[in-house]
Amino acid sequence: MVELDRCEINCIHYEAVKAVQHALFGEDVAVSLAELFKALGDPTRVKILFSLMTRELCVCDLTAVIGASESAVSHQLRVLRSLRLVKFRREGKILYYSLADAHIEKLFAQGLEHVTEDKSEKNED
Amino acid sequence: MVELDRCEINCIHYEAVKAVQHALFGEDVAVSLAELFKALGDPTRVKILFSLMTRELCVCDLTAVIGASESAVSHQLRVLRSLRLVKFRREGKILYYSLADAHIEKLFAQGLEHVTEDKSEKNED
DNA sequence: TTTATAGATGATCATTTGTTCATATGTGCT
DNA sequence: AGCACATATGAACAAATGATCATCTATAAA
Repeated sequence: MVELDRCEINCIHYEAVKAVQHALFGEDVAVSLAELFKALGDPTRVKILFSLMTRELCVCDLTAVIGASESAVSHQLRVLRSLRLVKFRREGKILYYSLADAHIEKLFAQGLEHVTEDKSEKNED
Repeated sequence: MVELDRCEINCIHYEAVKAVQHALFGEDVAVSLAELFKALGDPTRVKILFSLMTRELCVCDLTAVIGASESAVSHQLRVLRSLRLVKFRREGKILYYSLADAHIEKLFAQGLEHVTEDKSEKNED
């Protein structure tokens, strides 16, 4: 909750602000959500996750599929791992990565809907 | 499509790679998706969007609700606008912002599910 | 126990990002 | 026209990010 009185600006609709503040989740939740989405906010990681939607893959496979260096993939896998977006199992020297849960697929589906639905260009101005 | 032969590494499961590459969407889609998620990947923007889920708000209101500077909010609104995540209407001097479509709410719902479902700490190591 | 391979990790560096400060628009009022 | 207010925008800068390179660890085979 932010102190209302600290705002110097005059145009505020106090009731609205108070109502929304009441509904607003805490700072920690906002940060967690942002972290999750940020993890999905990179082309390399998007490709990794989408690849894993088809089937589990080892790091080498991922490297070949998305056309990035092994190190880059490995670094990005760490990010995804730390947010529990992917998991892995070991088989000899090879690590097989897969999606950690079903949420990612749903998030992607929603995201794709938004992206593909927009026919017009971005209104950058 | 990435050239398979260019990969020097030996551990590849060729059939898997080929299958996944076939299913994988294009570079442009991956980038668009990543852009969308990146836009959601910041606490300030998360708060703005969540606030707007309750009702339309002017910039001043948003400033008060999320406790950021007017300039910061304005800058972030531009990002959200450029990705068509929010829209606005003018009423005199005041601009009322609102969510551009229903996708965002669904994305947030999914994201919150993932975030709140995880009881354990992040396995950072 | 040496060697090779799959993968992880740390340092480095250029790029991107988000905030702040100062200034510019646009609208209504007088 | 002149002023005030709501908001936008550009410059500047510190902080975060992502790729690369070099190095390290773990496992398997010889």
